[in-house]
Amino acid sequence: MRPESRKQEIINAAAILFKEKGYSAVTMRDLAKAMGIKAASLYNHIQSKQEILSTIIIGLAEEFTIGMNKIVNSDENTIQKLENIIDLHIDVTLRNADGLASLNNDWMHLEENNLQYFEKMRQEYEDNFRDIVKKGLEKGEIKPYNVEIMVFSTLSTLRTLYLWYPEQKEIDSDILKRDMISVLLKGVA
Amino acid sequence: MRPESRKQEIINAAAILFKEKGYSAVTMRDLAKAMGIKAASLYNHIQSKQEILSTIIIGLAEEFTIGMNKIVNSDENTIQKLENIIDLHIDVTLRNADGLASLNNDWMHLEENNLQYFEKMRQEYEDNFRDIVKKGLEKGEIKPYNVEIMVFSTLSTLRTLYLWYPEQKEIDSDILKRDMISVLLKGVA
DNA sequence: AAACAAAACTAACAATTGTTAGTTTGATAC
DNA sequence: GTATCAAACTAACAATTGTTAGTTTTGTTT
Repeated sequence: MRPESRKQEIINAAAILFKEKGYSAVTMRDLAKAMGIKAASLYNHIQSKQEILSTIIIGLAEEFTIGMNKIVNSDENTIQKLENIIDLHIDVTLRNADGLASLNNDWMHLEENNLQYFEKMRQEYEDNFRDIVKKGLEKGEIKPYNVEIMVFSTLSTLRTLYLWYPEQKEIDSDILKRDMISVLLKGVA
Repeated sequence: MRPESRKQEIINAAAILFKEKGYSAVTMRDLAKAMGIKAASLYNHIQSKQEILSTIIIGLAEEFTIGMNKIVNSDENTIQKLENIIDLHIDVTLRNADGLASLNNDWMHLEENNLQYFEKMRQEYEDNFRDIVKKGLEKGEIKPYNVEIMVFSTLSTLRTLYLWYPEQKEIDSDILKRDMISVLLKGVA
């Protein structure tokens, strides 16, 4: 076992509860009950409720930031880049669907420093996405629809994957990727 | 002024706050401050915090239910039906973007009866949507991608319109509809 | 079996929560 | 000017919140 093992168990349990009811509606006593211990015992492992939230969200946001930077700086064409973004979202969703609920719905409850850090990463992510689409449009690799609408509709689908995928267990991950790419990109390319 | 005018002002203010922080994180004192009065004074107009939430959500859910029923029972072809669904979402979003935040993120905080009622309406809405896509597929009016993925990606875009549209004031509502239809449907049709 | 650390516990706190009861204000109708 | 009524107020409540301090239990290493 790693030294952080118990802490990670708490964070995982918290992510599930946050997904079901949202950060504010989950009490430390709720979390403790889910762990089978008393609320005060949680504090042997974590510093605060806030620390749990920021651990969940910032880690995921950094994953997206790193993934997006690799894609932007690659020399592939626009369609391939968009496919890689879809890939990135599916991969992260498969690995941590619960945590993505917090990232999507509870980021505003981060405290000052982490809130700013998060908003900066999200802004840069969206800017990178937009740039890819814009350049694709200039090169004629993409149909001339409104850029904002293309970015928005694609991103909103990818962002809500976490809600949907865990229920679709029969769909293979590779089939998901293929059809998702078709549905999201063939209307655009 | 209508007799419910003051109550409606409170509900509108609440919808804005719920959108920003979520139902659980908004206190009655927050809401009172936004209205420029004391928390206790709110209860001259409303019965409970819960009543505010259910008024916002159930009203919108019923709007969607009525709209969808009209579309399903019409004799238009599949693509036209899907266009009408996009229309419906854009119309409701333009009229009540704030309330849609609660419908999307805070429905689980409805109390027992309204929660069941809401979940039933949402289930039927999704079933109707799926049926339209399935029949379109059988008639060959739609490309043969995975039905669930098509339904999911379209619906998740439409459901998050509320997040995005209020910031895009320069885009005309008719242009939005046209491009949204293009992006969402041309990849599918 | 003695020592140690990890992880649980009990008890309590100060602050905040939704809500109530009863009272005062201010405008409109007579 | 007095009665009326909606809509504000003050004061308080019981419950719940995140968190702390100090103590006991548990399991492993010597």
